[in-house]
Amino acid sequence: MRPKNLEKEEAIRSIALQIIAEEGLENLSMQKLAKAANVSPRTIYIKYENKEDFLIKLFIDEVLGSYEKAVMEKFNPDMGFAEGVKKIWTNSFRYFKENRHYYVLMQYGKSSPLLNKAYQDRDIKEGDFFTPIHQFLQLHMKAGNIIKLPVAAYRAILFAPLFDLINEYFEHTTRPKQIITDKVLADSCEAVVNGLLV
Amino acid sequence: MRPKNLEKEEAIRSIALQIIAEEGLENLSMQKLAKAANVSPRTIYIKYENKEDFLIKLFIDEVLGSYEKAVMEKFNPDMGFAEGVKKIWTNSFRYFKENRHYYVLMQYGKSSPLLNKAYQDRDIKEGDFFTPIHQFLQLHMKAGNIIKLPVAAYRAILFAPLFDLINEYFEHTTRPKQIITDKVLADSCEAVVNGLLV
DNA sequence: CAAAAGTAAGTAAACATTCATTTACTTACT
DNA sequence: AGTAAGTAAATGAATGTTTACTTACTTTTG
Repeated sequence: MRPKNLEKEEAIRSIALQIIAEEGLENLSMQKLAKAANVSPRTIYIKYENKEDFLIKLFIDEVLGSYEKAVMEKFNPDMGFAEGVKKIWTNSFRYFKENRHYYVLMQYGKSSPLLNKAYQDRDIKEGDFFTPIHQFLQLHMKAGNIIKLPVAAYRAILFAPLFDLINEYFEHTTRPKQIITDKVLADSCEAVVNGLLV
Repeated sequence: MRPKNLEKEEAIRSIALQIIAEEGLENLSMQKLAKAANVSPRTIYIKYENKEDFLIKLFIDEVLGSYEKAVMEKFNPDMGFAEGVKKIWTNSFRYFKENRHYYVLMQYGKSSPLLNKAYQDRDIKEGDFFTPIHQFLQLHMKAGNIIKLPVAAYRAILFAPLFDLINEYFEHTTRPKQIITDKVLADSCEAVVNGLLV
């Protein structure tokens, strides 16, 4: 039996991310993708059921999955609060700096109903997607280290600014001066942490 | 001369927002829109040059423009820091609660390259889009009330969590219990403010 | 040679956009 | 007050193109 050519699978996924980042999800077509990945359209349909299936797998496995791995590196739920949050910030920043194309699809996950639904389904089926972070937050809440809020609010306060700053970082890569320096990032992280400490 | 039917123009825009919110920007087609708005496809092309022109105007005029108005209500740059930020939070929350469909296109503005570019162009051409907020932040920075950071970082820390919470609010409207209450919102707002105070 | 991987060349449906025409109203003249 | 000319608004049907997806065939391996 003829074995799968993994290079082709990889090409399909990475070129898709590139098109999405450059032209937007709304301009990604299967034919365009096949042509750009130097593959017949049918090849994509051997690997994925249909466009929806492809996009969901791209989003969940490729982007969310690899981000989760990267963000959890050297993180554990028993860390001190400031230290743990900082670790997540620096892991995330490094990850997206190295994988710029992933960032855009990640953002689409917050707007596109298709991807949003896929994310929620996955979250429900597998328990919380980022379980260690959830534990970490619960732990510090119960220990009385931080003010009492729903976990969703902790996530919003601690990590939403990070994504905004990463976006700002990318927008400045083409301009003469980068304003999102490591120091700005560290200071911002400290600020959101201080806001939650009791 | 036959007068313009403003209801039709309004229908086109509001139905477009509805389709985007329910099916995603990637599933909005001009023909589908025309049919749903009970209008001939040609009618849309009398009012807008092409699809791109339509989407950009929808995003800038309808969504960003009306949000800017709503968020600035009873806000002025001389307000105290905590008070000013709180005003923006409550204005924003009220606005999106009443205009749920606007929220999704707003989010697309952060992912779609087309809308993102339109936003930046507008921002550059007209000076900062939210000038009073910009002034407000500069003022408090110069007065030494808050830690020194680029304005982009203030915006990220102070307002990115708000959008996350609004999203969370919408996701809980269909569930038995709403976790994003006015109290959670107020406490979160206080937390992000406290993080920036010197 | 069995069998899955891969392909080139399709398909019908949906796409953005345009054409030729009709509609609805104002205005200027009776 | 009645009406016909003038005009922008609005349209339904059609344009050629692109879409997601398939069919019928070839290649590449164990």
